[in-house]
Amino acid sequence: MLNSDLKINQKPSLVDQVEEKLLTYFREKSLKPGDTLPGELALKEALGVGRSVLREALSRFRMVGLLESKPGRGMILREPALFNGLERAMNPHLLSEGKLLDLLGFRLIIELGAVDFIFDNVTEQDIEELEQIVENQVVYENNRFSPQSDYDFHVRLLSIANNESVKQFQHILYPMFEFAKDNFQVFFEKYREKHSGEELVSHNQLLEYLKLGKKEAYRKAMKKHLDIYFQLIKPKK
Amino acid sequence: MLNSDLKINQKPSLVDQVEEKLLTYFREKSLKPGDTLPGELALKEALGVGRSVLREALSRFRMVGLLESKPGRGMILREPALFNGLERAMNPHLLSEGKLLDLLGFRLIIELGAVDFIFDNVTEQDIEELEQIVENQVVYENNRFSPQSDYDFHVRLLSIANNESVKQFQHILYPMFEFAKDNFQVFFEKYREKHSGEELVSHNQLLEYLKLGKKEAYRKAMKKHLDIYFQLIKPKK
DNA sequence: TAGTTCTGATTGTCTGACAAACTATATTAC
DNA sequence: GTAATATAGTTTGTCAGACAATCAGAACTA
Repeated sequence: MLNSDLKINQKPSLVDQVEEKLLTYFREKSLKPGDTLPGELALKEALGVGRSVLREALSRFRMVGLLESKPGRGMILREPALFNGLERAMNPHLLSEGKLLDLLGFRLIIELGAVDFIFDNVTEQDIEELEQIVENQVVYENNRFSPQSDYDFHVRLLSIANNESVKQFQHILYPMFEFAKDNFQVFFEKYREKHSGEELVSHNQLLEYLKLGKKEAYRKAMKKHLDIYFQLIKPKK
Repeated sequence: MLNSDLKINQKPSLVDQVEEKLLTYFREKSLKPGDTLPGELALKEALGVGRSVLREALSRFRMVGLLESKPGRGMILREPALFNGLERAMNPHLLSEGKLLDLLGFRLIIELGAVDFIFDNVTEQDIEELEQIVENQVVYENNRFSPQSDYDFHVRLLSIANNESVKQFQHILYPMFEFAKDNFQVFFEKYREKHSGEELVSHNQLLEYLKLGKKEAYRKAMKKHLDIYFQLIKPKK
């Protein structure tokens, strides 16, 4: 009765144990992508468990792309798709407000932290494509963009940083922002009302600073461009 | 024969399909943590698959903490542990050099992007604890720290940003840096040889800037402190 | 030698069975 | 009538067996 409320002292299931054992097996053997694994029968025998338990553990590896298997051929290890697991868990309804705000903050950190990389790597073509995006974007009022335009611009920006993992992460994070716009609608409206007089920082302006190589001005502008989110996550502390 | 090399055109397994269907089911019903799921028998019936297939899909959810189940009670949804899947996939031997360098870059982005948050939130106690860490740290030579000391300092630093998810992410990333030190040993030695005359930026110095509230100086110092990693990932472009 | 067939191995899926743990109801004792 | 107990049913955890689909390699044949 007490144990059912406290998550502590919850002994790991057989599947958990098998998963753990297999992972340490991979590590200790320093297996590399392309290496083959023993068959299920051999593994189940070596681990002393039923095939179903083994397969439930292996299924987890398949989800993260760590394992690939074909009938008649066997199983081979693959380079895992790092964020597959994250993507499954990214359900705004299942996340607490704290975690949700954390994730919003995570994106802000990325957007600011990538500045140096972006300015180091930016090319003519990046500028040209960004200009085209800015030109074609759908603007509502007072420099607010349609979700798609906003997404396109920021994804293209971040792609300059030349870091596929960060880009993927940002992509997975994006739905949280759409959810936040609904979920914290009251806050958003209040914020906009309060700052109705001020000029917001537009994508055009960010792009201008990037073109001119004004890094610090860009950083400040980006902070202002995303200020509404900075203010949103601030009170939680 | 051709199909075996190309990953394209690989039809998803039944388990994959069931996983997908369940996820959309969770979303469409807007299920929240604590909500109970139908039993396995009912689900397997509704989905038209065997219990083993269903359980292999459910096992994936258990890995990311999205699902919790106890014999005799049933299954309930939980707030997922976002980075569980990432942690399993974080095996340096299984990652390509490109992905590995991406991850190193990811940390650099975080470390720089968190600067604003750190300076906004830093308290007296943060400073005190950081001073204690710096005082007790194990230094090798020329301001190089033991892995543990280095880890302690940077984790404590990032904790000021008050973002649990980012902190967790950094923690999961850390083993990649230890691996990189071994894997790119030649590069590291060359770098240190080349810069043997220069003074490296120490933790003490970073802390000093933080104490004085000199944000821009801190940002530059942090870039220099981590310069060896910036240089390591640079050539890949 | 080249092509074909056969055999065995391997994964994917289904079904059935039983144990363990829990819920709810029914029963009994007072 | 109430409280304690016993019982039955439900649900998850695990195992075992079976069969289909697929593939690799050996054996065989022309």
